[in-house]
Amino acid sequence: MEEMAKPRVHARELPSLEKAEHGVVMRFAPNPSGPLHLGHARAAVLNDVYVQRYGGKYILRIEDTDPKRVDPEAYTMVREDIEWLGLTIHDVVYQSDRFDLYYRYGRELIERGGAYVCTCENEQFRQLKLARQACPCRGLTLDENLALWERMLAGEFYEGEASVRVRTELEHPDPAMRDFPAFRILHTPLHPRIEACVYPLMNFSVAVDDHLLGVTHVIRGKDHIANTRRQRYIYDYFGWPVPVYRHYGRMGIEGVILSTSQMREGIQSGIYRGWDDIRLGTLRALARRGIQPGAVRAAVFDIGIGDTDISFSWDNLYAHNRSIVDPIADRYFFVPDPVCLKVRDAPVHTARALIHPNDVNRGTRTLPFLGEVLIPREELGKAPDMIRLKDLFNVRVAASGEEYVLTYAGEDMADARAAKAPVIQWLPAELALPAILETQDGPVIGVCEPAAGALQGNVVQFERVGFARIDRVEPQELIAYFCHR
RNA sequence: GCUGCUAUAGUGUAGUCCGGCCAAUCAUUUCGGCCUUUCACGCCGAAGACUGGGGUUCGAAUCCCCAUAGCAGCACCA
Repeated sequence: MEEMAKPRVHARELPSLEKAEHGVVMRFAPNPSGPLHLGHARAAVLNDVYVQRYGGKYILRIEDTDPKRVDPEAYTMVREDIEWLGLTIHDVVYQSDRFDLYYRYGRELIERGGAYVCTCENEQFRQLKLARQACPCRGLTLDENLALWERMLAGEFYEGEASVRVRTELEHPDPAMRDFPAFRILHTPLHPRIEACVYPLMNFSVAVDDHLLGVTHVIRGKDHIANTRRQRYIYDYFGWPVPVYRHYGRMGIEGVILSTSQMREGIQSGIYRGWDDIRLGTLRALARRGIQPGAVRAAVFDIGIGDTDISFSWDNLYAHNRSIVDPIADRYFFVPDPVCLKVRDAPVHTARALIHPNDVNRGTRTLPFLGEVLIPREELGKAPDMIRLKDLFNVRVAASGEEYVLTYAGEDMADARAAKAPVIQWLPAELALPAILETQDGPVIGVCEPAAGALQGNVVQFERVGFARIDRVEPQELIAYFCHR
């Protein structure tokens, strides 16, 4: 059977990777300085998608080689976030478990003449580097270098007194390439997992690990382009084949900061309540609002691995989430800023509303009308003549001074249509659960159906308000987090 | 300043390598209409872009040059 070319119905697909036909080994390598956010999700998901597509292995590598940027709690937060995202991780590696390895290869790099121990003052070296001049240490003999290296490991240097530099080209047009550092001395702070005073810098540990772990393809942000070039020197000294690299563009998100350190400051200064504050772009904040992992995956998949800088729009994420959540979210009434009114001349009646309008099999919820209703104050401000209380009956609205008076106006939906009456959510005054809907712009006080309280942790749709996740029910009050319309 | 990367509608994206089938794709968004006892979902329709200027060519979103703008790196961070 002939495979006809499908006319312009191209399924969205990421660009193919070179040399991937026989499978790939890829890695997601976060620094455990805080929980994962949308920026991490992009790297994590794109790598995941490729591993799924080509088959192979997906490694989680915890890059904790800088004790200054390790938050002990982040180890577990990162694992939780990865689980939430649903990554298919095959292997987990902690760089702090591999320092002996780095030392071994560090020594070998020196022996191969690819690196030397530098005891210059920082600023002095910088000046020399900018002037394309060799520092005095660059000419030391191998024996001298190895002796210094041993002294480094023995803890004979204070912080900043010695480092190991990779020998590159002093004439390199990019000063960032010239004899970049591979190891440094650090005595404080203490590393939460290991005891060490010689720490590898990322370009060294990453190159060694990528090779040793058999990583074939690396997809990461373009802020690593310079690092890729630097790492190539290390590969070349050891004679290792280099992986295939792709660098995608910088991603900003409207309205939020994606910097772990800035978020931490905000938390410490009390601006945010915690890592899952719904104004943050962390995955746990999104989860708390009811964003589904599938929506995050779809949104970052759409963005792809393009190298242009982009501004991530919430709309696109919300659209994906809505399509996931709309078919499953139970419908309930939430009345913001409620006003309580008696309905004159109304018969006793019980409303039966569908739990989901597109699926009668999900059943109904019952709301008894006992004389008084709570309706959104906002609806009265619009001053329509008639309002349809959804699934109940029509009421005529009259203003008498500051007060509004509702009068029963029949059950016929046709009347409501004829009068162009808005169909609004309402609650019986006697059966309303006080509720707070937390939004990114602050809390909205209202009331909701008591039945919603049984759905803790689930996403519901508050009719005419939007989707929200039921966070918890406190003694006399339900707390929900607004997700999107 | 130096070294690089990028530039398609409000947002994201396809097309760019191998110039014509592109009066430019898809999604989102916005606005109409239909459906509907939600301002959700669904359906129909519309709006909206090749950064600017030169050049090459019969022909350029696609190739070249310049300009402009944005971004990254120039850390003993990752």
